[in-house]
Amino acid sequence: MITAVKGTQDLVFPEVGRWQAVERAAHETFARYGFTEIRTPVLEPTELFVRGIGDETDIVTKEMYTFQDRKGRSLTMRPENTAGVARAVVEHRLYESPLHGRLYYIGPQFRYERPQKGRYRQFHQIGAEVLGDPAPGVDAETIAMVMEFLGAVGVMGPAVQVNSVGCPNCRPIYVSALKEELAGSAQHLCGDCRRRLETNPLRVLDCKVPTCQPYLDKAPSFTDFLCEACAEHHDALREALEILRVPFVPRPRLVRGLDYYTRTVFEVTSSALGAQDALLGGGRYDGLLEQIGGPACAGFGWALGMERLLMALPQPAASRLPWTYLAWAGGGTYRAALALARDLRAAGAVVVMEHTARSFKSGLKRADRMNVRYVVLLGEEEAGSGRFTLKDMATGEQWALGREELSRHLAEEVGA
RNA sequence: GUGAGCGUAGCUCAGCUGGUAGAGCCCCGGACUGUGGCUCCGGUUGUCGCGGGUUCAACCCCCGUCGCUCACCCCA
Repeated sequence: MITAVKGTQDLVFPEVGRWQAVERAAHETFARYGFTEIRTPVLEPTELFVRGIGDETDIVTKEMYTFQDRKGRSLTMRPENTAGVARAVVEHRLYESPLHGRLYYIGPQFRYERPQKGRYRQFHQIGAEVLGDPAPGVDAETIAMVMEFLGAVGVMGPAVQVNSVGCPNCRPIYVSALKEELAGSAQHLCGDCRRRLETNPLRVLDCKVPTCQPYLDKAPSFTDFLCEACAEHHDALREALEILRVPFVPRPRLVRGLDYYTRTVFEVTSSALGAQDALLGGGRYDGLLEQIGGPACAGFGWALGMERLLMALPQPAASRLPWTYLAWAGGGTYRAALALARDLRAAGAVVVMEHTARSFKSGLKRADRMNVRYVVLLGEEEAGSGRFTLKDMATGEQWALGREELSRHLAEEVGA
């Protein structure tokens, strides 16, 4: 048997309906903030991610789906969407257009990792990017937007954590102070931390090993090392978040795995998730466009994991679909059924019917299994009288209704 | 890439210290010739993940392999 590729999955109804509802909420919420959708290719030149995300990051060194096309060009299936958006913005000079400064995307992303709960090789992200404005109010407003979205879809227990990772001016000063402080207690740290101390000192702060915590608590706080401009930015962000009524907690230890972040970084976790509890993450990336060959251009964005978002949503109550199953049986009733289905759909009802003869008993059984709320029976009696039998599968009640009443009733149910 | 757990009917699983497979659900039909669910009756479904080894005999023990799941790393 041919099966889906490891870490990928098929989505069918009714699960796919939950995805559609979340996507609808995204389109509606972001539109109210003046964001427009952008759709970029899944396939990008490998170079884009190497230069954008950073050639030493885990994503680039071991998690990319990279291959050569028939002409020998190295292509990569996007592991995230910010670099692709940045590429499109540079390529089409969108940074010159006030209309295209606020973009959002919805789509699949690919990372070659061992799948586990909340992590897949093909996963889906919803993300937003603001280009061309370095002001801290942008950070706050964009965070507020995504929190509004999370509220609209009903995420359980979201918590915003913010931090600043400084800029190319002040970060090196902090990093050396951090290394100096931790060097003394290196022998007490876990193996991973000792390794990270050399390769990526900031990530030591993110260690979850309990025995490391006392030493990490003694580490200096980045907030104390920010340069004047970065400190001002951070203060202004916090003030704006308060005005926008976005609850947040400062988390001086918060760092992120991509190289392009400057100043603001933030994460939203949900208590409803498992070990992979980061629901969304993002931050400011004022140097990214230049990194990939564009002009100096400020940027801020976030991305959220669709699969994780859905796990953090309450399970919908099981209820019957507001659909109608049209059952027909008896001489000449098929033609009448075709015409009735046409009229009911024209009125707005959702109607399914069989095109092969089937007894009422069998039809009712299928309607029940299909989980529809209503069944319309069209037998020889109904064909003669013009009054159709409507049955409510939830209660078992039945009525004899004319075409008009039937249409009105069933169409109303669809919206209800 | 590393570690652990699990692979038996379409699904969820049972199967004792080895003696060549079972339940529930689902599906189909009937009781109920124009009415689903509830009840009762009858029926269909398996290379026990795959390959090898031990044994008179392997779903069970051993080795390998593939797959799934969870966790680590890291991240959405």
